[in-house]
This record gives sequence, structure tokens and C-alpha cells, in this order.
Amino acid sequence: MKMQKYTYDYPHPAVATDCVVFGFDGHDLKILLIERGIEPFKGAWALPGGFLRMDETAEQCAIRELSEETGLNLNYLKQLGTFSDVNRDPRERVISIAFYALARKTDVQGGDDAAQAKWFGINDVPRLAFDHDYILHKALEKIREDIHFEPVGFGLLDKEFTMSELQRLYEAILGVQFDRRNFHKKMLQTGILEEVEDDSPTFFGKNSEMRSMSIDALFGNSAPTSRSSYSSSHDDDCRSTRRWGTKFRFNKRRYDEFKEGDSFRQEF
Amino acid sequence: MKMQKYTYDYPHPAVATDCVVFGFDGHDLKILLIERGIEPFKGAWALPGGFLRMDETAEQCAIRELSEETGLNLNYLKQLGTFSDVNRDPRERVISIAFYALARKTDVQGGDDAAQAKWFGINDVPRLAFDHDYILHKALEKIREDIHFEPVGFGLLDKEFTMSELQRLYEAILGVQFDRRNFHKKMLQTGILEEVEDDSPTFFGKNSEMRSMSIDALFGNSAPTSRSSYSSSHDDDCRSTRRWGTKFRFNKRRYDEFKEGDSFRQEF
DNA sequence: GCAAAAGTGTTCTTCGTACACCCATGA
DNA sequence: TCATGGGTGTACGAAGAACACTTTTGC
Repeated sequence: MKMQKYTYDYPHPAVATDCVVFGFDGHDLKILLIERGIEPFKGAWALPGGFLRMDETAEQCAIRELSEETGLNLNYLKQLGTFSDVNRDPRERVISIAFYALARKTDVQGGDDAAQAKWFGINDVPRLAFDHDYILHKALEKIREDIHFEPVGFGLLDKEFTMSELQRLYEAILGVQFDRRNFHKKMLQTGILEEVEDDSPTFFGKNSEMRSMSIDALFGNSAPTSRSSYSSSHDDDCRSTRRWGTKFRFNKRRYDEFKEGDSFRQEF
Repeated sequence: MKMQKYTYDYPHPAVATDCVVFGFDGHDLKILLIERGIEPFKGAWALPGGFLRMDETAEQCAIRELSEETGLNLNYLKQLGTFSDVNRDPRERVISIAFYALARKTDVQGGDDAAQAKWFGINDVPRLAFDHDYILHKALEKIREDIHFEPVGFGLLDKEFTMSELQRLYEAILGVQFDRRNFHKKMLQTGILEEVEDDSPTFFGKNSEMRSMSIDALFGNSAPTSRSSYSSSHDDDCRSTRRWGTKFRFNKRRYDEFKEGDSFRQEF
């Protein structure tokens, strides 16, 4: 079967996809890399990706390769650009359609069994194979732009999250610090967040399955950060009376209203 | 030579580029289309574009095809996305890397000799071949976003332009109306415009070669607009004493300072 | 002279930003 | 009890939006 050849009247480049998978461990923005097992760049780290099949779109290809190489099943992919330098692959002419994707901790939990896949803090990324350094650079640029106008952040957090988690995420992505009160105010007045009412004592287990699991240590290779003492408390204590740790969730309906509405460019 | 064949172990899709060329006639946003001379979609209008050669990047390919098919030599191209639906081309699997480009009237003047190339008002675009309707739709979406943060508009006007021309361009692209005074003020306070001093009587011909040529009728197929009585005065009158029709130009240095500066997302 | 476009400033409102205190929790 | 993080409101300044009249030109 492998002996079959494919012949064309004109030369065709090979077409591949690559995917920059972002994650967030509560402190740092992470990306997922795989270690190459074959030449070229054997042993080097690279973005997950692979060659396009004839019966799938680029996005389907990226999703499939991601699943095969890292065990991650994601569906929020965003195209980021196509890279077509003539010599970007030493084997043959390969153009690569690049995406970025957002992984929740719960996604990671599901299938981080790919032995050669590893999370790296965004500041601890090694030299990558091919032009993947450049692709990563572009992905960072793009997510930093997108986050102002699209609900990028919510793809990286659990369905319910605290305002502080959201703020830390924004700070990690943008590399800046925000004033807590102003951040809180601005996020609320966009209207795309809704508060999760936690004080309703109706059913004892109402929101229990939605409560975020402990924040740290789900990303296996969390780079040593300055503050490693972040709350590793179990969640099964003190549920009923606290209005501490208010949780929010993304209100997709409201967001869609914004997007369709007159106000093009609603900013987050 | 044509008999030579190219053979691969795995199937390769064909790779093409397509280009959405925007123009502006003073009233309406235009795009440049070509009439297909061969099947498939023979006789239909389509975006200029063609197949990628093995020794050129996607951008180089788009520039080359544009020149070959329309006579236009442009260099501001912006990648807009790659379209990879499995059946987007009935001949074989073709993925297309799409760009948009900005044409000045002076660019058009240079080489609009391609018989089958024609400008269409953005509201008078016919049904296009392949998935080019969709690509055009995406290009419009993108330029409408980009114009707020990048000097898109200045690629569509002559080097020197009046504030009203700039405003009409923004209104044509965004499909909204602005208050003249607020638009003027906002544009100036971004700092990316510099006023062209027209009142200096030092050299009689100082700016004469830079004066924009008459505004209308350079785009051959200007759709009939509501107000067809737009100033078609020749420019060679009343030069010396008027402070009417103040011209501005884009200040690239200032713009670059913005981009590098702290203020990510400077808005226009 | 009349219609249409260009030029210009002020007011009000909205949004962004800077800033300080109290409470709850866990060590 | 102490250190840390979470929650909240106000005051000032900048930017955006609304708004009218005068001058010039072409007809």
C-alpha cells in the first residue's frame, strides 16, 4: 500500500498543519510541545502537527494530529496564518497552516498520556524545530490581540472561575499588571460575565460537579514559579455560607448579542 | 517539458493563492475581479490568483499572479487566511492562501491593461467562482477590523489627501457615517497624520507633482452613485492663495513609534 | 444667489485610571 | 495573630459624542 505513488503534472508542495496549544495553570501561560522522534530535528521540541490528508480540512487535520500526538481533544481552533518559506522544511517543500488552540485544565486531565508531549511555561520554551519559534511568536502576538475582542480567556479557564483567576490569566497573556478593582469593574460592565449564585442552598450538590478542581499541578510540568504556595486547599470544605471566592461564568448569549450588535469591536 | 510528471509517496493537494484587491474611487470601495477564460467556472468572475510555484513564497506568488493577471504591481499584501474545504475546487484538491491588497489610483493608472480585469463596487459584486464569495466576505471582515489599528486607509489614497477623502474612505469601508469635526479631531490627535504645507510660496512648483490627479474616473467602472456631481474640477486652477482643501499625508515615522511603544492597540 | 462641501470649538457624558480600607482564610 | 488574598467605591482626567455657523466654490 505504501508503494503507491501519486503523480501530478505540476509540482505540488506538501501541506501540513501545526498547532500552538495554550494552557494556563493559574499562574503562567503554557504551551504544549512534542519531542520529535525522527529526523529532521530528531530530539528537538516542536509544535504538534502533521500532514494534511486529502479528505479533511486544515482544521480537521490540526484537530486530528493534536489528538494523535498529545491525546488532547480540542475544538476551539483559530487559524493564525500559513507559513510558506521555501526552505522551512529540509525534506521537501512544505507549507504549514498554523492554528492556535485553548486547553482547559479539564481537557488536559482527560488525555495527557502522550509520553512525548510536555507543557512549557511561555518563558521557558526551548529552541524549536523548523520555523516553529517564529510560528509561536506569531501565535503569541495574535492571542494578545484577540483577547481584547474575543472570549479567548474563557477557553483557558474552567467553566466557572473567580475574577482573580481571570485577571491572572489576562496578566499572564499580556504580560502586564492590572489594578484589581478596575479589572473587576471593566469585566463586569462588558456584560459577558454572569455571576454564579453560590448561596442557593436548594440542592446540596447543585454546583458541586462544576466547582473547579484544585488549581495547581494539573499541568504536569509547571515551571517553578516564584510563588509556589498557591492555595492547594481541597474544595470540599466550607461550602455553604461563604460569599468569598465568587465564581463567574462566560455568558455566551450576551457575547453573541455584542458581536451581532452595532458595536463592532467590543473590547474585553 | 509539459510532459514531465511529479511523483510523491503521499498525495499532495495543489496550493494556490487568491487576492482581494481593494480600491477607492473617492466614493465607493471597489474590488478587482477577473473573468475566467477557462473551465471550471468559465465566464464567471473570480479573484485574481493562481498556483504556487516551488521557488516562491505564498506572498510572492500572490504578487506575481496579480501582476500577470491584472497588470497591477502592489506590495502591500496581507494574509487573510487559508481556505481548505475539500471540494472547493472541482478539478482536484486545492487549498488557497488568500491575501488582501490595497491599490492606489496611481497604481491602477500604471497598468490596468489586463483586458479581463474589472473593478466592481463592493455592493455590485456578482456571484463569484469557487468559494471566492466567502473569501471576499472574510476579506471585508478583516479590513474592517484592521483599519482601526493599522494604516490600511493610507494605502488606498494618494500620498496626499484631504481629510474629507480620508473620511469618505473610512465611511465606505465601515459602512457608517462619522461626524466631520470629530473625525478630523480624532485623526489629528492620533498623530499619524502630518499636514502638507501648501501655503509656502517658495518654489512655484514645490508640491505640484504630488498633487493628486482628478479624483474620479480613474477606476474605469465606477458604479453609478447617488451623487455623481463630485468635483471633477481640474487641479491646475487656483493654487496660490487658498487654504481650502488642506492636504495631509501619512507620517510613517510617527506610526512606527506608536507600534513599538507601550500602547499596544493604538486605534485609528 | 443658491446649493453643497470644507473648515473650526465647546459642552456633556463616558470611560479609564489611580488609589485605601475592611474582611476572611490559613498558617 | 499575622500575612495573604478577596472584595468594594470614589474622584479626577482623558477621550468620545453631540452639536451650528461661516466661508468657498460651482452652478
